[in-house]
Amino acid sequence: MTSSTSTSSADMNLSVEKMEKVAFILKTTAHPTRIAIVQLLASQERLSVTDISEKLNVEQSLLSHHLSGMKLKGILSSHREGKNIYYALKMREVVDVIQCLATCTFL
Amino acid sequence: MTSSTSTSSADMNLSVEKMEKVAFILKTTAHPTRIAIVQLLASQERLSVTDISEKLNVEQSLLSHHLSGMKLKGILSSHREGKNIYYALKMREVVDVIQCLATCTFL
DNA sequence: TGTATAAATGAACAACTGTTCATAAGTTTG
DNA sequence: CAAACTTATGAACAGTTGTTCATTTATACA
Repeated sequence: MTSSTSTSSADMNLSVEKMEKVAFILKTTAHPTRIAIVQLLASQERLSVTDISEKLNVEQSLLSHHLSGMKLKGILSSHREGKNIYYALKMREVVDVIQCLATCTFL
Repeated sequence: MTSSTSTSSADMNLSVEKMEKVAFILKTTAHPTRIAIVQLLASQERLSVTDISEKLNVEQSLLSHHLSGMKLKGILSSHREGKNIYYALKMREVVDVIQCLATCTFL
């Protein structure tokens, strides 16, 4: 029972807990490159580092840092397949957030 | 022409421009205290610094830094009324973003 | 004018972030 | 095994963020 003042429709209530989860997602995603990564992986299911590097035109090392950071935070997962390592979305919420924002007309 | 693979409904495409605007909003808001501020001001229209300070239990100076930062970035506005200074939301998009996130069931 | 109250400001600092560069580690193939 | 390729890692560093503390500015009011 996480609060709930029950304000009819469109109830705008984030518990502290929710608030922190949101903040976490936002913070770890709020970066052009990382948003782009999420977008790519939202439509591709899995991509190798070089794939992403080429599509996004981001240098290998830098990209790798972003990817492993996002993996560490539980947003992405990865598995090796031969020479390549494929990344995929793990925390689906992130897509929903970006999705939500993408469809916002006000931007 | 910013790509566009035309993925039927719920097309998930942020232009670089949009992406940066989203990142901006997210970054400047992704902090528990600031999210809380947005929430408060979404339901109260305007509040003095002490009001906010008490409701959120955040020390004056720190809060002031947050507030003026948010004002500087165009998210809030403020005006004096006697001894007090009242803050209000200026960039309504931010509310929508938080709103959107608040209603997300997945959190 | 002096005191109290409200809020802003600025210095200082630790912590975190983004980036680059050089290097290492795992994998495939000849 | 060596060479080529793919990705990770770690040091270094600049820039940003969050926070605290002390001080200042602005207003009200006795």
